Amino acid sequence: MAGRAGVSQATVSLVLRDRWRGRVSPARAEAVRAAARELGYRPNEAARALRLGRGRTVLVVVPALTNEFFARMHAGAVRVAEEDDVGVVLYNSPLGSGPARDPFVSAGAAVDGVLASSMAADALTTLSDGGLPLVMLDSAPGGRAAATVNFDIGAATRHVSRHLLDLGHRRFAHIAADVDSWTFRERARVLAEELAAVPGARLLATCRAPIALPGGVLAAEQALAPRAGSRPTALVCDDDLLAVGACKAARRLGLRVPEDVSVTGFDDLTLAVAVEPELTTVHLPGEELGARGMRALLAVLRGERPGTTVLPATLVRRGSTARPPAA
Amino acid sequence: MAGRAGVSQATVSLVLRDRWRGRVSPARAEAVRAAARELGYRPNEAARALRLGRGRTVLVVVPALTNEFFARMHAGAVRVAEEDDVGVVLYNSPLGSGPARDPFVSAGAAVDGVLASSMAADALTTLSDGGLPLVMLDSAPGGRAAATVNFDIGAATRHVSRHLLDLGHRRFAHIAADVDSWTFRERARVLAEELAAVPGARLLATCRAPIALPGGVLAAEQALAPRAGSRPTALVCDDDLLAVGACKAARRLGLRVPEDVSVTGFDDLTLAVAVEPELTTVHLPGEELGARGMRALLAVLRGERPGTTVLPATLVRRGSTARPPAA
DNA sequence: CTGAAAGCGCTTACAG
DNA sequence: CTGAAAGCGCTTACAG
Repeated sequence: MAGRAGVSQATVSLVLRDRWRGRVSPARAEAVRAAARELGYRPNEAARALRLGRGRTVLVVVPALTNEFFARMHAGAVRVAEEDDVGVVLYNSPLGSGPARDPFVSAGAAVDGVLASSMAADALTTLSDGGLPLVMLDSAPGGRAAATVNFDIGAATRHVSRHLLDLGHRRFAHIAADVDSWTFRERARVLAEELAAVPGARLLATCRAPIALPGGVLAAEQALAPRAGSRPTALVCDDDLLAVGACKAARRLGLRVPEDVSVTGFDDLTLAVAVEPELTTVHLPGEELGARGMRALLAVLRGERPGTTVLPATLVRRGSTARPPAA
Repeated sequence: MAGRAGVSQATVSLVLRDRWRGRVSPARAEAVRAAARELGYRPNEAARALRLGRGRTVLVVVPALTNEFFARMHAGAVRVAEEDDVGVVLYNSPLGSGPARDPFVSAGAAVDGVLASSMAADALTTLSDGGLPLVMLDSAPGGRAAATVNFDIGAATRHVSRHLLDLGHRRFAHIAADVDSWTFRERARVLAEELAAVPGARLLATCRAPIALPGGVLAAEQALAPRAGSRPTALVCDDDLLAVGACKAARRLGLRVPEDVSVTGFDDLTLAVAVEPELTTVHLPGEELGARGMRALLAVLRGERPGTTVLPATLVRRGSTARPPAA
């Protein structure tokens, strides 16, 4: 490339990285750019990374990209990374367990930092060993993370609980995600807290299920099974997939949603408005979470200390909740 | 690292890359491994890529990862890549248009090959300029691609058409994806062909919409709008999202699915079994598509010529199709 | 304003 | 069996 334009390597580098002003004559700069264009010259990223000692690349770790929520979060993170010309490599850590392989090996790239979302507690530990700048999303604040970006899960769970309590519900069941992570522990904690504050309100059952349709069906069937005189009238689900499963279960048991049983979800996936009745759920802006998280990681990489950010999570009232049956 | 273990750089490289047999004494090899473990030594991937002239990294290009189908395909591709210790960088090319930015820049990594799925025709052109080994998924065979992996879209569309024709449907509408790509052109072509072969069968309308719920609703409302005496009794949709939207539209118009109107989808997303009635749709094994595609790309990278693979796509009959109303 | 040179951390012939 | 050396393609002081 340098030979072709009749200038030195240094000049090429200066011009192409736009650091030439005052160091290379405008005429030469233009000549270099023209030659680069003509040759379709593409600087070798590996050499650049080697020389610079960093890759302008970050690792994004998500439990499962086939979950729409994480796909959104990833999209937000990538959008922000691109603005800064930072590459993103993805590592899929299976939900609820530590990374099966060393993510830094499988990434196959020099990684400057890590953005990890909704990790289970033990997965987090494995990740911390990397020694790289780490930003955690939707996770317990503190720990080794240089910064954390969370939703206000507490407030969201309070809104869900109060919405159902205000409608008159007193008998609840929690269809819980079978994942040991901060976000789900928080939901269980606040739900229990809110119900405890209202005389007569009771949590009749907590049924755990993996986050998927069949899991939700099974767990809800269990929760709605006839028991000593009282069946829950409200099913609080940790995820829209579980909620949709719960609706299916209710229908199979001959119960109508929302006339006989109210169901709430979490996430506000496309799914939530695909089913009928549409799901009352908590809107979690995943794209925004990813974008904020990436912004925080980029800040950490620049040496700043962005700390903890909390994003609002809003209750969206739709058709799957109503007053409990008169009985 | 070399200094620490008291051996040369070369020895370290040989041992860690497992090329030491017959060249380094077993005792030394073990010493090197021990030192590496103790120091938490991680070979610099950038240097390795520079020296080797390749990154052991491939670029996967998908229109949108927030679409479950592409997320599955990506998962399959990554699974296979990991087996070979090949890294995957992702490029999100907006549906229906060429990449907004140079994917090779935004990847920020040395890329050895490209795996691209369901690209619109013009996006493909941009991609071809890369000059890298290219494997296309779910796309027109031929072109610059070294290999292609496709679903048998023709057979699948024939199955859908015959299923509806066999049920007695004669008045059809096509809710088509508003994307100019091989897979969708193929569906339109075969549907027209099948209907032409049956006397009395007619395609009353083709309504286009972006692949999303609201688009499906709008397009189906249009398709079902009262027109000169005849309304379609079967809606063939290019995607499950469109099909779910079509079901919603039908219900809003006071029509029952499947009693008054039958609806079919494509993809077999989670969505398909979330709604009620569950969707009759074409199961497209996306994970398998991604896995086969990556296998083909890896073969191309080894200098083989894998050619074209066609994966079966099967019709799944569920609740959204039935005999047309007696009228 | 411009070029020659050093060096980032690896891998791979090559010489001992 | 082992080590010294070259070189991958960049960027950045440094000397002219």
